[in-house]
Amino acid sequence: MPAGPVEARSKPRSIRVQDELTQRIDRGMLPAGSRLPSEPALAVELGVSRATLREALRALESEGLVRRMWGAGTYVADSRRVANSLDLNFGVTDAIRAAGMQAGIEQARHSMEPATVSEAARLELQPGSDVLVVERVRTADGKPIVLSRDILPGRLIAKRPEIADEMLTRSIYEVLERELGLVIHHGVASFRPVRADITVARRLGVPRGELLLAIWQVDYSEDGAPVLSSYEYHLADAFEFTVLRRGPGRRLS
Amino acid sequence: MPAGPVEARSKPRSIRVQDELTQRIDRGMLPAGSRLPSEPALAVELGVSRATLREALRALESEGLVRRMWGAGTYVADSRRVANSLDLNFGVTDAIRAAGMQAGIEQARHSMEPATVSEAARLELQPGSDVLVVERVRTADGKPIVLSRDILPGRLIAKRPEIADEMLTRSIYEVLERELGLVIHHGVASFRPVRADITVARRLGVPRGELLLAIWQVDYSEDGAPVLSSYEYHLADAFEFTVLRRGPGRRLS
DNA sequence: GACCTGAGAGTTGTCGGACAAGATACTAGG
DNA sequence: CCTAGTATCTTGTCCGACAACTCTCAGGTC
Repeated sequence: MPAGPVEARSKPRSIRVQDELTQRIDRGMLPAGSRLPSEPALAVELGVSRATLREALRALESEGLVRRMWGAGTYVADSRRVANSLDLNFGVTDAIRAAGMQAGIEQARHSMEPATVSEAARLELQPGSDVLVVERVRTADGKPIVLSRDILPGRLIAKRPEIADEMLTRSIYEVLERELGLVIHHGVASFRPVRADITVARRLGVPRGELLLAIWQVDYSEDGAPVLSSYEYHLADAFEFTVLRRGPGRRLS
Repeated sequence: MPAGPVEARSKPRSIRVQDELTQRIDRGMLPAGSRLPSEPALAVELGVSRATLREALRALESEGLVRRMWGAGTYVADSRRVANSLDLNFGVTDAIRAAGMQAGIEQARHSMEPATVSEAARLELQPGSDVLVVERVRTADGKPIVLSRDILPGRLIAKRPEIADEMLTRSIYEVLERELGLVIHHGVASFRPVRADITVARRLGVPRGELLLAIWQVDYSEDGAPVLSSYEYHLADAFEFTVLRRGPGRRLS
């Protein structure tokens, strides 16, 4: 059975420590601005060595959750985590739910088509290879706010074509992970303001020329292979996206 | 002379190692996809202990520059660094130059005004406090593409009002750092597509209703204090912004 | 020949203890 | 009251060792 060893591979202990500390911060056990116990003390409390703890702290620092100061201590950063932070990869469904609205999907359909030249290049396929195209209109409290068009290599679902139907009602990220064991590692997104053309306008139920934000993105698996190329058209006032921009504090050259 | 001890405070050695490795990757000494020497070997080569090297590697991993695999080795990630990556904080000037165009400033002016309620809240000031407002039109090869409005606490330049003039011709980040020893640590940006109103349209030399991307951002110093609040109106096709989105690979709860 | 099995070497992860370097708080002195 | 020095705490770095994991390749089996 070549399905693949997908889950439950033992995580490094430092990751567990990192998650534990993240939860403590999120749950308010470690208020913003407060000082963490010293490294030796925290290591004992968590049952790991100081080296492992430091590994976790370094990760938390680069995430911006804590600030470490030589000789002074480690403090919980007061940067409340911004909502809809673009540097985290999430789906439209998550964004709608995070805004406290009911997420829905309408006008969903999928088809298998030969890849265009640009799509093939994005996904590193041979031009003309079959790709699965999934088009959906996402709704918040029943009102259409996003039109999405997702494209993925056809070979991914060649053996289980019924999976395409799953994608019409659920998050594609979720389907990829649960049905295929495919975990998305990161994505690269670009965006630009555009006007709704007649096709998009009709499907979103807005006048032609309406203000939209176009986002196109390529998602990569853990081994760096492109897995998913997607185009989204958001109503201008649907979401407020934010980005945490690091630097320019410490520049290299 | 209270000018302030600004630079050259000894950096942790791991930071130096991190910068060194970043340069080697950028300069192609470590091609994408190649494997780094083993940790013990690299530590000897760089003249640091393995623990220090691991600190640097952990940081590089969270930046997405390398991938570490237990028992297998450390590899240079093949994600070519995207241009105009929004998760790095840079000024408009840098963006224009990176696109290979000549950066210029027109219609620059500054004034000292009492802060509005929302501006005061953003900068954590008392409402009505004096703030310095700097308005500029940025040009690429002589063509206006961005209208920017920067707001910073008046007390920052209270003792040296001539600094405001510097900001009319140079990057504000640069002026803050060189003249005041103020290093920006990070910023939080939001954006939305908008139409040009009559004021903005006139200054950018475009028709009213033209498609723009509005970006508003607050920059913070190393100790977490807000230093600069800025609003920018970009022509829709001026830049293509990209964002590296991490996850959803390893989710916690 | 193709496939599975297992030993081996190589690499990253974790551990413990120790000292160096920086920051803060307190105390003695002016 | 202020200043300077000291004591003490905290993070940064180092060393050496072992555990856990991956990959490769030789050997055996079908």
